[in-house]
Amino acid sequence: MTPAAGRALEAAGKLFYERGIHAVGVDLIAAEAGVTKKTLYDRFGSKEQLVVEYLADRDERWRAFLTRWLEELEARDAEPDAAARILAVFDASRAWTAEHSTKGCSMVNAHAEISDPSHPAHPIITGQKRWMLDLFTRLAGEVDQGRAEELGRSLMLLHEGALVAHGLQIFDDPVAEAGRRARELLHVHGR
Amino acid sequence: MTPAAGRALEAAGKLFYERGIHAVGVDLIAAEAGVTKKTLYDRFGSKEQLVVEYLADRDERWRAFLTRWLEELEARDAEPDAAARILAVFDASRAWTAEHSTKGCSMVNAHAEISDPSHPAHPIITGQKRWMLDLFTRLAGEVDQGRAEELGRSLMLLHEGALVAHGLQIFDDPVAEAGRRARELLHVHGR
DNA sequence: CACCCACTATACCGATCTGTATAGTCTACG
DNA sequence: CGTAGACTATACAGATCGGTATAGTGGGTG
Repeated sequence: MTPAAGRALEAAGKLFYERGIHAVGVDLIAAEAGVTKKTLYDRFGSKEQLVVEYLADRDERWRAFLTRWLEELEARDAEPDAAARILAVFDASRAWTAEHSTKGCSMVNAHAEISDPSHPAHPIITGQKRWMLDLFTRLAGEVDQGRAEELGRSLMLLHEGALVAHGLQIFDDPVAEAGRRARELLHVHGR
Repeated sequence: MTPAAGRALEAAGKLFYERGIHAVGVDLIAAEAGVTKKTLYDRFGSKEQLVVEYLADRDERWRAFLTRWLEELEARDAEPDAAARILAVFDASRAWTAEHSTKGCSMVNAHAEISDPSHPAHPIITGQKRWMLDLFTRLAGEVDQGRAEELGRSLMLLHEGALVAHGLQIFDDPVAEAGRRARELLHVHGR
């Protein structure tokens, strides 16, 4: 990734997320990044590809962030129980949204603007959600093997709801609220 | 509302919801509705106003649908308890999404495309969410007065999460799943 | 019959959209 | 020193954007 390409992707990400994908033109992205359209098209080929790389980048960053967060938990607490790891997911999400996200989930927002299921960005969006559901389900299985899927879905609903509520700013700190609710859920089901 | 205006609003609603607001031009709306752009601008004045009326219409329909659903519960069961009324909200949402909505919540999706908080559509979006939160909180208060707000928020998170999950089609019938989870929540808190 | 109003049809405005072309500058490397 | 590649600057093509103007049609009402 050349320096200009990096600046372009960064500017595109910021603008796409804050204003929406269709509302942002490539001229604005180029201007904001201090890059010419020529360079932009030499590196990315099309706006659609730029959108794809924006979402792929955001997806990768979130997964890395969450993975690292969970690894750090493992480093602090030698043998954290499953409930602690589930709650750590909500903690990570809270830290992430506080820093990177004031308009909700970029995947959900992008999905609102992409109608065609054959759009190359589509598998990235659904892929991240499936990954999160799998993660929740796997962790839930360590709490109550028999109800792993059910519990995983519940955690997924709370988490997605919290991201939406955070974006719409309906009430304060919904991700923390979702975390507390997850804790209750685990107390009921676990042990 | 003249006949042509009605057709235009209907076509605009369908297109805005399915393809996104910025992705749909007024020429397409006019063509789809069998209406000229002249008529469209005579009736609505601007695309922005058309967007506002689309959201206001959708908001009003949903509130009327839910209100009627709860009234019918009251008619069947003379004195339904609060838990039954809360679960009826999820039932209504399930019926609504099955019929009107395959891409998630139109308010959330519109919010993804509207960055400016001073946009006239903004209060409609936040208004509906606030209305839902108030409704959940009020009903929750009849279950456990002391934890009305906390319980109301939890129900809100589950409900919003279910709408997102429905739109992304992550797993089957997430609204029903959210309803079952709400039932559990009420059993823990209630009585 | 005359009038009004919602409507259609069509052509156009300026602005902006994605995408491309040409020409030239800077820097790192062999 | 010379070359290659990443870059800037600028201009433009073709399409579409939101929005407007003009002219004419059809049905209902006084």
